[in-house]
Amino acid sequence: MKIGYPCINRSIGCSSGRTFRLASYSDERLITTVRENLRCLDAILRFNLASDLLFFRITSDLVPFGSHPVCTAPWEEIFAGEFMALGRFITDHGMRISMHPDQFVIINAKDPEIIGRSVAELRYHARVLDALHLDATAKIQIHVGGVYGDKEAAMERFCREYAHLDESILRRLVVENDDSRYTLADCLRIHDETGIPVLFDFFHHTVNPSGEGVAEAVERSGATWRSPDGILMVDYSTAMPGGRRGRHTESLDAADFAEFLSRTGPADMDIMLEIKDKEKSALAAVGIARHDGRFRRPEEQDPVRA
DNA sequence: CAGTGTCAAGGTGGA
DNA sequence: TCCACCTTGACACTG
Repeated sequence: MKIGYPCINRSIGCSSGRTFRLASYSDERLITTVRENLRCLDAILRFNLASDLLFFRITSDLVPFGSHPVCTAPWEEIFAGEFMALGRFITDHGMRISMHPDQFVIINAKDPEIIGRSVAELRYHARVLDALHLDATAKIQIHVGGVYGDKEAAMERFCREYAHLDESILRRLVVENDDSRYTLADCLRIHDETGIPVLFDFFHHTVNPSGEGVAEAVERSGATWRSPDGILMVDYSTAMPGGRRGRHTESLDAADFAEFLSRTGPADMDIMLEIKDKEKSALAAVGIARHDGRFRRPEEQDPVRA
């Protein structure tokens, strides 16, 4: 079990997702920004290793406008050495990486131009992970997309479009249950049709349930991950008490997390804590998981584990 | 220089 | 048909 947090570290005083306005794009500006972002990503990964946080989501803003037509600077070549070194650090220390393009990636759109932009965005994410030379356990997570008044047809479109994606995307793409449209059961059906692994979002499943208990949900989504994919990834957060639907809590609810661990039994998975205070909650979660006996340092882990 | 409006990209649902 | 909302941080403009 690896535990981590997404994109932003609030302790070390730098951001790996610095960006700028499209209107002020220049190759020079892009190169300067990417250089700073990679330097910060390195600092974050070193912080994470020292803190036993072995799961991390890399921000989609690592290369600003990376999928936009204006972005013509050959960033992969310019920073090939930096990417290689970062990837080696990740691999050498047994870290797990994910990326999560935001809501604009809609594979099942009706408008072919939206699909085109979505594929370009996915290709950009795959390029980042490929530049790091990470294997197929490094994933890109997306939601199913829109409903457009006919969920069945929308799901069929997802499956059809999925089959046409490049291999560089297919080997990394996973689908996640969302908080209002596509449930875990929907994602599992799409898996049956396409073979795509299902990333289980615990919070979304409580807000937009499809009947499975937590243990069953983890077991069934876990079974959709084959050996090159690595073990199940889970997004974990809890609702803001009294807050509006969809809001995340300020910090980890320790009892809630401990209960999640105990209810999911011995199942192994990597857990991403989507909590506002980021690494602070992830650190608390490591402590709880260690107490539960689920988390061990890398050197304590069985070296032959797949 | 602090405060704040706005930012590449979409979908949904209420008015 | 139009607009606010979804969620979030931070750029970049305003005064």
